[in-house]
Amino acid sequence: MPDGSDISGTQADDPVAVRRSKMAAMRAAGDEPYKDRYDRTHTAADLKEAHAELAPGKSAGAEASVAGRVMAKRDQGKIAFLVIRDGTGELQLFCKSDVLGAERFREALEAIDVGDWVGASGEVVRTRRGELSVVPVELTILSKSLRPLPEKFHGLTDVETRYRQRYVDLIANPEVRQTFEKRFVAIAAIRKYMESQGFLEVETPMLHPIPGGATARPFVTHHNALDMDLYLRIAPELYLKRLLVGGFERVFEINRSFRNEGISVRHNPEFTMLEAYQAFTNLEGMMRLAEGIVTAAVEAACGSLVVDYQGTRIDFTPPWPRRTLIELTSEAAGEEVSFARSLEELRGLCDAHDVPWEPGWGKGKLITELFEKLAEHAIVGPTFVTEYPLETSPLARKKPTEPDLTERFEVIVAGREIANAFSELIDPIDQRERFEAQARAKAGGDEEAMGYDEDYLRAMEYGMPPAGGLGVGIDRLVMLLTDSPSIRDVILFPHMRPES
RNA sequence: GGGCCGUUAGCUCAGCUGGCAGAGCAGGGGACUUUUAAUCCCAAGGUCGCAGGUUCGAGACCUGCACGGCCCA
Repeated sequence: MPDGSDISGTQADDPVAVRRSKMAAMRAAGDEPYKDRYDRTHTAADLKEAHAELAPGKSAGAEASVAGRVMAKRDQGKIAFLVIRDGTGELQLFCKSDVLGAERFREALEAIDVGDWVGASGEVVRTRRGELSVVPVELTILSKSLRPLPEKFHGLTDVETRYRQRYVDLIANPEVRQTFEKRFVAIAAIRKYMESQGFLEVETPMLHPIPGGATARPFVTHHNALDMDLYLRIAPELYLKRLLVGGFERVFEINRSFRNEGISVRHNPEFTMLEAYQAFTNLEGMMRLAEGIVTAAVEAACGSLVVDYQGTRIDFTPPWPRRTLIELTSEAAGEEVSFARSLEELRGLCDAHDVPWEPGWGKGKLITELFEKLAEHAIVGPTFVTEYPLETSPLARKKPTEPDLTERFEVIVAGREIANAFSELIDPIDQRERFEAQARAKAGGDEEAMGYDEDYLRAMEYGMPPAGGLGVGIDRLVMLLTDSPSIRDVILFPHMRPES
């Protein structure tokens, strides 16, 4: 074992070199630094629960084997305290020279660094200061760490390192783990809710020959054997609706979609979405479903329907208010914003409110842009914003009384869209016209326009039942449940440019 | 894509109007049988993001680039 004399001056300055030499010394002494297994009898949480009543200064009269990562090392010469952390929490090892043997004690304490995985077994005691501890008769390095952990008090705060090296972030910042545990709890609750409502979970293609189901730029890839370009899906929508044609009445999918657009606190190139389709219902049914899904997730993850997000109190208790897009936009603009206004008037309103517009845009697109700029960010919600313009909703059913509008809603919370739903367009003739409009937009240079999906039209021509469809942005929902300001905080490995 | 801000020891951060590169923690040596960010003594640790420029002299000022953050598109 290293006694210091074999660590040269330059190595002593370099924590990695010191750890490497300790690792090499272990191996040279016949002690494998990367063990095959360790049989533990208790987790940290097990022991704390089992001995909750043990008084300070007393022994439990029981033995335990535990394992974890060394988080702190307080060496006092003939005794030493190691704090280890396992998946359930932290536990102290109270190492004593006379219990471990003087030689073994010194050897182990010099070999062990903060960050190493260790296993220990011995008597369970509570120290005079009240800390439940294992007093090791045996103490083994299970896996030698070669890199020092971030500083114990301030931890790791550099956001770039936290995202790039999430494994270190998870060690240094325990609340990060809680965020992802809540994410899991929320998604599990949603799956359970969907099952309770009679929905079948399915998996549809990620690789699409024709990008569709949303308006967004896709990622392109290539299948070598078929020598054809494929697109990472921007939405599963068109496949799930083919399943409606096939006779599945309630289907959903929770999985990744990919959009080749900018990165921001609300956008990651790959993100997780729930999409659900239900036959024989309309927008009304989708409102009840949206409320059910979101409240199931909020309740499971937060234990309450009232949550605090970035200092704002949000009450998810249903029913949620319903407002039309035109009402909300008109209120925010201080004058009527609707299809009753001329194209010129709407363009003038955009100019007046610093909303850039393009000559190809119709009234519907202008109104939608005005809504997003003027009204959306101010909605605390949850609020159903209804009656989106047809022009920006190529897959939604027209509102029977007002053909410029659609039977669509978005759920807005904290100024952001977290869900989007329509009464589905099931008329194949109407759908063909919409695809033709998208094809013209694409030919005109709109890279976000949908592809013309002839097979989807063929499916519709076989007959799609009346249906409602709903999409929920899982990442954005989890942001609300975990009070996370950025989508990167709820994605374990957010997209980053390569390091230097 | 545009604007603003940041990048200094393994980590967290100082570094003033340009004048010898600093601290705490971690790491190294030593002391210590009930610690909790243990404590005490000693010694060590730097491509100041990268590349140019201005200057007698640049971590600091100027230009470009890289990466990141926030805001806007």
